[in-house]
Amino acid sequence: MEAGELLRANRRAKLEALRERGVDPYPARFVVDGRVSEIVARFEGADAASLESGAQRVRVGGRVTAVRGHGKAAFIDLSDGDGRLQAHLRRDVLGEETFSLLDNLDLGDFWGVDGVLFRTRTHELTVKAERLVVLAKALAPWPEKWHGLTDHEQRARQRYLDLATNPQSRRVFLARAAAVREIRTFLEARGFVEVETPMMQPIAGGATARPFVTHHNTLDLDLYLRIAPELYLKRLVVGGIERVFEINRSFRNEGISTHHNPEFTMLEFYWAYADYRNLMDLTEEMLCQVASKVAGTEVLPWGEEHVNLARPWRRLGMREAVLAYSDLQPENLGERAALEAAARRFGIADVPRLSSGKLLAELFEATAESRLLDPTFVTDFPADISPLAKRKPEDPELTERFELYLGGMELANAFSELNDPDDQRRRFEEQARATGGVVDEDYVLALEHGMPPTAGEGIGIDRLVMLLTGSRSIRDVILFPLLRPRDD
RNA sequence: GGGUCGUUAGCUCAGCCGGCAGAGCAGCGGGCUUUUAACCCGAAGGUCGUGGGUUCGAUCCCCACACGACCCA
Repeated sequence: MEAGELLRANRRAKLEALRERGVDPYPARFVVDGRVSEIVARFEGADAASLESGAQRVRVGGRVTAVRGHGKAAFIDLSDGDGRLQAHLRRDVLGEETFSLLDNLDLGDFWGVDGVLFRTRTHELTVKAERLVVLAKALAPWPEKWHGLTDHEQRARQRYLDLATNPQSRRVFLARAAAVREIRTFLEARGFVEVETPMMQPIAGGATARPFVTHHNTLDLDLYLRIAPELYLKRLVVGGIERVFEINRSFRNEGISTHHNPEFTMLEFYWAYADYRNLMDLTEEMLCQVASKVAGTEVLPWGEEHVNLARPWRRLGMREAVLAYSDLQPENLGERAALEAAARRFGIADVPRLSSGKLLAELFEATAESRLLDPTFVTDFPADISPLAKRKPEDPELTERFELYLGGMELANAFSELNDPDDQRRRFEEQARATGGVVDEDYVLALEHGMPPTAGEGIGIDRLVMLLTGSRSIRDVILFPLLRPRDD
């Protein structure tokens, strides 16, 4: 028998030993007086003398994370993930029979005790167990107690082990929950209504990305997992929900990297009677509030450096950003031929096929994106890569759009929404010619019924959580990131 | 897409110039009634990611593949 199997066999033998003694290793219930951390908090201030006189009884259960045997006595640590409480097991208190249950205890099991609280000579709050009960036997061996799991892959594949043994991982996912909660609080305080819109869509619109395809059998209909909720949320604005948001998953059938997971969580919100400038102000306010509440600071550690959210955030045209972060000159960004030459210099693929706006955007990504550490609103996006954004009145080749960059990554994308149905149809048609999509007539029809002037924004929640927790990979902030299946 | 690095016991990690595979934790046996990374004694535990190649001999060198981490575009 190999080592791993032997460890399992040992545990299974203990399980059988319990059953032979008439002990159910998976009892249906064990009523507790509270979670371990609640009990620890409740008696935090109680000193040894008051516990001595009070005879305070508690019933508590938890995962056994350490056992320290002393012959006719032992200490076991019970953990609830947030905290631990030790129990003192004494043979003379429990009796020979109950005390011998310890022989069948393994790290990772859930056990419960019932007893009286006291403080040891090192003043640690401890339960003197008068009952000892197995609550759930663990049959698989647990990782080592000092380091937990370190291998990134295994941490993601067996997230439960990561969460249970690495406090930092637990902090990341609790911070994630807190961030989402803060965003909801912030938006609801401003009258935004949370909705859910289709994840399966007959036309995958609202962004440019390859979609996942699925099929509805009864309707015999191909459907796409949404790449963005945008076009449905704007239909709701047409319907009179003038402040609306959704926090949920979108799906893009593209590469996986430290900044990309095929399914990811996005906040999208739409705000009638606002424009993209209002969105910049709101975004500053929202993200600063979330950072203060969740991370406790607006200066966030980011690798060797920091991302400083101090307001006001920089606002920079896309063109200006390229000029600022490369040796390119204004004339290199002018005529088509010059632009193509510049793009080739930076190793951009398929140069002749790309529109001039796309070339500029590619140059931006190649030169400036990774260097934008502190928050920067990049504005003045070309109209030909912004088919859903309103044109700038003073320059119809540009749009009222920005993307927010920080920590060298894109965090948000926002614009004054295009609400002219005729212009929208033309832009869809241009896009269809260029990239082979279809015109979403149903959406244009909605616009034909009239959408008020509206601003809308999408914020990548996973990347926001990366920033708030100092995580350099999106896989560290997604509980179960997509991984290649392992065949073993 | 290109490059660099990693994969050794259940877990965390060593392993020098190619010559019998090492430790801590966990597990197993024994001891110990206030310990807390408990401690003390003892005996175990390995397809060195997978497949090829070079060599008298490969965890180690070469090639390919798988999975992962990081960097670049």
